[in-house]
Amino acid sequence: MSKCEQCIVREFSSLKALKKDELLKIADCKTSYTIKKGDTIFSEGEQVNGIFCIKDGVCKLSKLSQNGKEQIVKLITKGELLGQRSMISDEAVNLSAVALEDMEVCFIPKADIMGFFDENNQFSMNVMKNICGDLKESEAHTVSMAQKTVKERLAETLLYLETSFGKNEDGSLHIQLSRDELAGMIGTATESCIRLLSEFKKLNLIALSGKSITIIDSAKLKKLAE
Amino acid sequence: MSKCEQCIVREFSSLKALKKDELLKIADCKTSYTIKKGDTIFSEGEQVNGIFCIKDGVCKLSKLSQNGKEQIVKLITKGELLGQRSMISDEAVNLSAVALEDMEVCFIPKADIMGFFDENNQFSMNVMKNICGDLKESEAHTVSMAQKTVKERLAETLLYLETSFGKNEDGSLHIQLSRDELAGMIGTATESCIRLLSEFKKLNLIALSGKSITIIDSAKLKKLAE
DNA sequence: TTGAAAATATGATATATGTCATACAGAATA
DNA sequence: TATTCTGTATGACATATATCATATTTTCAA
Repeated sequence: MSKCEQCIVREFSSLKALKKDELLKIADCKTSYTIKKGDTIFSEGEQVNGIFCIKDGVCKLSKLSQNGKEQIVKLITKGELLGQRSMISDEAVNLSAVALEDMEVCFIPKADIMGFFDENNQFSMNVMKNICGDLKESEAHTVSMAQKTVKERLAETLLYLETSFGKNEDGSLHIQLSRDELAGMIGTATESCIRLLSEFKKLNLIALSGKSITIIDSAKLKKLAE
Repeated sequence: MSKCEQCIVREFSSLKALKKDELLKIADCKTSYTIKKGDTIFSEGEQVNGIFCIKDGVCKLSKLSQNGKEQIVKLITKGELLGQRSMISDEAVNLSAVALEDMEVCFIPKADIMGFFDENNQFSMNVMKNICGDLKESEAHTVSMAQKTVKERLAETLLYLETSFGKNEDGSLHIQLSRDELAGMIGTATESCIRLLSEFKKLNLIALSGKSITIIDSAKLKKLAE
């Protein structure tokens, strides 16, 4: 079993507030998983009873809307924690998590982490700040959905994907989303998403080659996103 | 100065976890305000440095979108706390708060409440659960904005207003929003909002009389909201 | 390698929604 | 009371977006 003490990604999450003895305790009770691209980590409505610490890879958090379409609410990547909200609220998860790439995650049972909220105020505060950050982001997201056009949201999302998940050596977005998933992020029909991508391509804002997307003119794209 | 100990609304918020001595401490440093309908409590970008405890009345929390339209993110009413997120994140507020009715609020300075996070774990946990609830709600809201039509959102919002803020004796919605504000809640143009209200009226789902709206057929409205 | 299935792309069209213009009603003010 | 102003209402029209149909390309398993 690997040691949490030596795990680098820990430094990027609320867990960085944990002391040596607390980390040893977690290391003892955690379970490490390898998750294949496309695999489901958990589904909307499930009881999860713990949190996942993402060691590597990216997953999508999505919600099925009543009309049957999948809305991607956010993407989570290494160094982040998954399932904090439902653990704290003591509820079933409200989102589904599916791997977009092969992932390495550790699962820490609720029982073994809840105690830290009482014992370690810095940890508690970190988690709280984290969730506050999520809330702020989510509210901004709502406004964007309500007030921006699909075109603006697509431009915004492409830029977000580049800044948050980086580029490959050839300059293309590192993260690979299907057109369907991209449409699910911006909240539109797949065809509309594809059409706008083609339009962006014609305007020389992006280049398309198979699944991969390359941002060519981020300045203009930024202007388009307003 | 009124005593927090005897304040009923306290029971409905995270503050209910505070002990007698803690309440006395708060009562000492709080400031009570009367806020007139239409008055601004704080504006997006301001540093607030404390939280407001809503004793009476309702206010809207909104965000100005880049195209200059006001998006109402949520409504807050008596028994709720205002400004928790920015206090915890130690940031400027990301939303503006404006009274929709005359209000009674108490302001508790940050300095006087932050200590409780360390000393009173139940309080800390309450706040955390609260924010988690807000987050869940906000995520659902995002999905609704992204996937539902304006008509569905209007139906949904009218039902929400009725269940959350009640009716007058004549059956009309107790909360009074202008068409402009209602449009700002559902994220559409004012004219579209007005048009759909007229349509709902023709379908005998609601009755309109001046500003006041009465829900006649909530079952059909619910179906319309899907 | 081949064929089937899935993903991507594009056209045609319907529909929802935004925008602009204008009319009207009610509230506020002189 | 008259007058102005703001909010509400509605029509005409432009535009964005969804939907359905159909190619085309890519992926993947047989």
